[in-house]
Amino acid sequence: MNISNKVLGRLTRYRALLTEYFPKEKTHIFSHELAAMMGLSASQIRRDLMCLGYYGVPRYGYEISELVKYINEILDASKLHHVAIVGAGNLGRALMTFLESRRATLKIVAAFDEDPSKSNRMINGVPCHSMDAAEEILRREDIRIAILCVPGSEAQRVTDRLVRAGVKGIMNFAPVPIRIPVGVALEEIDVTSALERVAFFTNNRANAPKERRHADR
Amino acid sequence: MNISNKVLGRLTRYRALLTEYFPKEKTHIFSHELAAMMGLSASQIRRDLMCLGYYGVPRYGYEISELVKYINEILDASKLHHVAIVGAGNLGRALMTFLESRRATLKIVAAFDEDPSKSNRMINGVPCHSMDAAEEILRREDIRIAILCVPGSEAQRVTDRLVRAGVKGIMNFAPVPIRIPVGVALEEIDVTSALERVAFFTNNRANAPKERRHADR
DNA sequence: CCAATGACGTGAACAAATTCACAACGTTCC
DNA sequence: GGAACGTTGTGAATTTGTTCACGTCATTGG
Repeated sequence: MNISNKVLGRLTRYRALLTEYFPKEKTHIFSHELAAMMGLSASQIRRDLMCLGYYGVPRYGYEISELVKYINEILDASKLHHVAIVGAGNLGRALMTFLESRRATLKIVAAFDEDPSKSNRMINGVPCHSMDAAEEILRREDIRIAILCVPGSEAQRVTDRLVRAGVKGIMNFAPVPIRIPVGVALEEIDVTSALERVAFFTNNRANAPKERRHADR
Repeated sequence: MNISNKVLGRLTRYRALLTEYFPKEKTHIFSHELAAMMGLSASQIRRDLMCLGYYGVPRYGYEISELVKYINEILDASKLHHVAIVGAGNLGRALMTFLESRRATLKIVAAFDEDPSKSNRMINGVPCHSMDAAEEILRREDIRIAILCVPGSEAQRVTDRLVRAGVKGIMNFAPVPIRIPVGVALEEIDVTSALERVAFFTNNRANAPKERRHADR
């Protein structure tokens, strides 16, 4: 079966919840319990888990350690990915520490910035280089994933450089959409847009929808 | 017509693109031009714009200033929203400057943190208070929107406090889902999950989909 | 003035995502 | 051992989102 982006996103969150924020003594979980924690419907949980090839048992639920194992397998969590942060402004630097040791398989190994005062030194434990060195270091360190935290006006230009240097996945925090060739994965995180959506539903006129939760029956 | 979240998100991005990253001398734009910039199909752009009640003219396209005016109207951009950042760690502090003056109608007026060394002083131009003062200040400053940047273990507890204090919209950066009562808007931004999705498609096995682009015919 | 153009608006088709509803089946209890 | 229970897995229905395809219309050029 083909796993959609949306399912993928939820699977990663199930895993995070189960491995990091779930009482260690519990060994099993029901779809409706996970649903309650995630704010989703139980049937959606079950649908998502169907993709894994792991099956729960009625009246017992899903064995947590097995579940995590199967999710890891789908996500191919054995591979270590080298990640670069491009743009060491406030946001870039914050992400260095935020992402530090969050996932063992995602390791931030370099940062780049055009500002000379930021390059050629460690920042938050990450070696920061000049943009000029980007191509060489991306290849040398085998970096395939980049987190883009440059100003909107630079975003497309920098993206093109990264792609030429062999980057295969980009998470874009710049407030403009970027274009990428097919074969490169893209995740756009537009914080301003998200905040505006929240503000919209906060207006009296609109009665906020969002993340419904449902009992199974 | 009811505007869906997805459409809403795209509208905010159209506006950002048109007002901030588009040559000032151009007064009109075609659906296919906007589509190319956004990485979407032209027909989707036209569908989205249908919601606005503003109509372009064939062969001329859409008048940019009008378009922006109508989007503003839908988003009710006249209202000023006070926003609080909860959790003044690296990420919270970065968002203070990142969101500074990005949208005139979204103003960060306060921050809160449990760490006493961070409270009762200005950080990045934002007055930062102790969490104990949250309820009082949220009401006094009429803050209805909060950006949650606390550790996952604190997220739900802090959320409950915010909601009790009258917050109507939350943008959650904590790496766990939070539950909110109906009537409160929620936007979850899970950076780790997004990065994992990118990593997934960067693996050789999967051939990355994402943001297709299409000509109209 | 009229035909050709090329973009718009939109009904209809299509696709994706979610929910419903229920059969199947371990488990528990009597 | 057998009936009752409660949860799973999944086909079908529904809802939501996207694309197609074409009629319409303002403009341009002959």
